[in-house]
Amino acid sequence: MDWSIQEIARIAGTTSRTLRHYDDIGLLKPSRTGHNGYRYYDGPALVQLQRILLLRELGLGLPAIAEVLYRETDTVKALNSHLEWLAQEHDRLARQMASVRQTIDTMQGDGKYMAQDMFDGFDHTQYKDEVVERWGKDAYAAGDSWWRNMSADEKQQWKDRVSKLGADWMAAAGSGVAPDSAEAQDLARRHVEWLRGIPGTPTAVPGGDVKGYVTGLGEMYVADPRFAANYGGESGATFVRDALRIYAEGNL
Amino acid sequence: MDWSIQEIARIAGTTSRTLRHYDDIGLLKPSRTGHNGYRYYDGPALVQLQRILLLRELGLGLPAIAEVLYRETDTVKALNSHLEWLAQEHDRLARQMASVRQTIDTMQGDGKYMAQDMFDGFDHTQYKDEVVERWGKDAYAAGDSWWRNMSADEKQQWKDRVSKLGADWMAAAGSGVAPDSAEAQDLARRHVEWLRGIPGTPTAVPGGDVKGYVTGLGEMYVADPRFAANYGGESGATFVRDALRIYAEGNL
DNA sequence: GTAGAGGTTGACGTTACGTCAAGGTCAAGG
DNA sequence: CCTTGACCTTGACGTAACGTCAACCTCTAC
Repeated sequence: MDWSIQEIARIAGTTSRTLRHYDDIGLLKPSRTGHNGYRYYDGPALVQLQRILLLRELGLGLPAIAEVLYRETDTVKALNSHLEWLAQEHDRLARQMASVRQTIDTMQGDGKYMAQDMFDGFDHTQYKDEVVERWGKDAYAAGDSWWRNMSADEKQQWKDRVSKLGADWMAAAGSGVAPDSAEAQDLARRHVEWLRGIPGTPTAVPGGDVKGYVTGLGEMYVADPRFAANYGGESGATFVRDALRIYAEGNL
Repeated sequence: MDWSIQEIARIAGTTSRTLRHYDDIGLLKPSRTGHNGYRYYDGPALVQLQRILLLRELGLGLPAIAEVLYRETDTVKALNSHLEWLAQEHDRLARQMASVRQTIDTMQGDGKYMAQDMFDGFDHTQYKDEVVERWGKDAYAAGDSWWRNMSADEKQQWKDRVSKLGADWMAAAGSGVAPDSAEAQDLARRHVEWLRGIPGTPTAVPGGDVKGYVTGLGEMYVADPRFAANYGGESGATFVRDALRIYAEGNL
């Protein structure tokens, strides 16, 4: 009154490999083993198997299933905690989808956001005079050479990063969180890290006055509408400036 | 003008192990390698890294990221197809959560569903006369012995499976799909597989008249209110009967 | 005897690294 | 010169749940 491994696999709608695996990890042992090593399963084993497969379809991991089957763990309790995990994953995916959509929108540049041509990823040829005046000749030379030596593709990528950062700033400013919130401070951290990628600026030079530089940049974003545009205008730039100042004072 | 592996990891908010991994798989090579094998990264490498990390945060896999960075794949296009995948996963989780909730409800027995005491997982002591009459003495003996030899826990599990199957049948019947739909036919398949777990019945005996047995069972579910109750009453049982008959004719 | 179906035990591949393990490199201090 | 300690290197295993060979054994049927 028992079945071979292939038979029971077919009956239960799974594969023999799965049954061997369950045997290996001790989740479901065959009810009988032939002298030749063949595995045979009887009725109760089939019941166990189908119970396993049912729980598996619900997304439980094999250790959790074993817990339910062979320890004193309540099935309903296990399913409830599993449900909680599923809900978290569900939320995480929703947030990630929102992020991806936001990024796509920003990269496509739907006109409403991003005055990309104005900011243009710190295009030093466009802002030469200001750059020299604000950060010195050496900084300009280093930054300019760096920018010129990038391939068109690298430049585009740089611009994309700038766009993404700007979009995230606007989203944060628009969501009503405070400049000293964890979210805004994390953006500030990203912002500073991004600045480190520009050679010649104090953030990229050992011993540079990063704090003063970052704080000053924030002021510039507010004062200069060409930069403010990248953060949703003056109100957005003000948010960025405040967040950056708080970050600089606390971390730089 | 470059950084050691630890420095750049700290700047970008990741770990040195990750950078070594990216080097291994060719996703991001260090801009320079010391005579001692030390890895060093410059500005453009940092830009690349941050771009990688940005895409990674959005959930893209490393191969997809490499595709975007080093092949002619459009970032927006990649993100769009990624978004599609995210949406599918999101839906899948939603369905799985519904399934889990359904199972929990059924197992807790909220009274509205499941006359579990009546069906009682083919309790052969309870239905002795009918079982003998309908399926013969041998079938009764085999089934009774099988049932008696189950531990209390195994019996409970068997009942749980019965409950789950019944709940799924009711859900299907209530959703308005046809008895010959893929969903209903899959339930029929599960139903027959479940029957195979009961020794002594034709489904479990080689050469048994499975087709006639399954079809007859379906009729019994409709005719006997004690069984019909498990499928949501007569209308539900009728759905089950029709689905089983179609399945039996096509597959048994 | 042999073909063919079905069984067995390894062992690698899958995602993106975390986590040792063993050992080389480098600057600072005794 | 030697040591200490921080930092670097290259393996290699582990993770979830099997799919997929590979090499070899077993049983039935013709």
